[in-house]
Amino acid sequence: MPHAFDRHDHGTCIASALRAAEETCDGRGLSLTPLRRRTLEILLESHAALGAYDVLARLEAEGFGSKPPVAYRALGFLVDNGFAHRIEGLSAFVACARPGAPHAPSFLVCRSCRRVAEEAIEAPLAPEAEAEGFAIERTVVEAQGLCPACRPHAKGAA
Amino acid sequence: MPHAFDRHDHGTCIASALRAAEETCDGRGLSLTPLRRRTLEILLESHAALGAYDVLARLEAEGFGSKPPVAYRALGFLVDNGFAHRIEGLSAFVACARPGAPHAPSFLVCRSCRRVAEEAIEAPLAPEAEAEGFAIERTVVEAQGLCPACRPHAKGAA
DNA sequence: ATGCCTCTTGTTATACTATAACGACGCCGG
DNA sequence: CCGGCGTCGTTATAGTATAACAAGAGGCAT
Ligand SMILES: [Zn+2]
Ligand SMILES: [Zn+2]
Ligand SMILES: [Zn+2]
Ligand SMILES: [Zn+2]
Repeated sequence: MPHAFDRHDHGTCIASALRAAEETCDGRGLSLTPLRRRTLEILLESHAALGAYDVLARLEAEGFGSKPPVAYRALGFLVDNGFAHRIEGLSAFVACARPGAPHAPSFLVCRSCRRVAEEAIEAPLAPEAEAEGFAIERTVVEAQGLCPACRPHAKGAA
Repeated sequence: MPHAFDRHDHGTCIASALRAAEETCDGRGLSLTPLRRRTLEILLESHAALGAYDVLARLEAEGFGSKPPVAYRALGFLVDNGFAHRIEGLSAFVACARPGAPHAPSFLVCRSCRRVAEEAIEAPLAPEAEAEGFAIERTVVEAQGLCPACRPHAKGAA
């Protein structure tokens, strides 16, 4: 499933993610407005993370508003509802690879091409939190490095 | 060891962290200048994460430079050499709880008081990365939530 | 139909985070 | 002496994010 770095039928990725978003919105009484839907489509175009201002530029070019809150609100909606994730290490956003199912996402993030593979792993700090009396609300797990495509020709880790 | 949320002798934390930094710098030919040392001391005052501009304000009040690069460079030095860590989820910095020993840190981060407990765990995405041919260079693991002290009286998770 | 409420999108303005680029100074080896 | 290097300081700018307010659309009770 985490095939962001593999050759795959990406049209299927896009179609199933959009369908999952539609169904989830239906089920929860949320509205997937043109702005929100288009924002998701833009993220879905590739498995690369996009900055909010990259998304904003695309939206503006298509006739939507041109000011930061337009993009941040649409992205916030997608993130809040699990259709997209924020990659903390890049201050950027990526479409969810498993929309619909609730999940604690983790990511392999290529520092060269910014593509992101979403993985499903166990919450890794649960036992420690338990022992300390710490109530975990959200866990960020991001491995940064080089993807198979970038590995050969990217410059050193520094 | 991860006692940021427990009552403990914090003077010992500070003293041993400073000593470890001195020894590491000695051993590697690095210079722990007054600016860098003071920056580390400021971070060590509590186990809470501080923003770069919080640190900068403290430094300025003590006669150091007042412009962002002053703080960012000192913090960069501390992070590069393992004396402090950056908390991605807060865009903030915290003193390392295990200076001297190389380690892949992970954190319990309280969203209310910003205190941080540093834990030692295994790199959680290694098998997935192996399977994909992805070369991990750095892994961010941060659990955000409420610490034992803040749990009773903090507002809801939203 | 009118008024009211909520949600969405748009705006202006501002705050917060971070780095590039250049200058001055001290130190040390040649 | 002097040249290179490392550190600290500056100015200026880039990049990320949110607060606060205005306007329109649609639902729904009166
Ligand atoms: Zn795909
Ligand atoms: Zn790549
Ligand atoms: Zn302590
Ligand atoms: Zn707390």
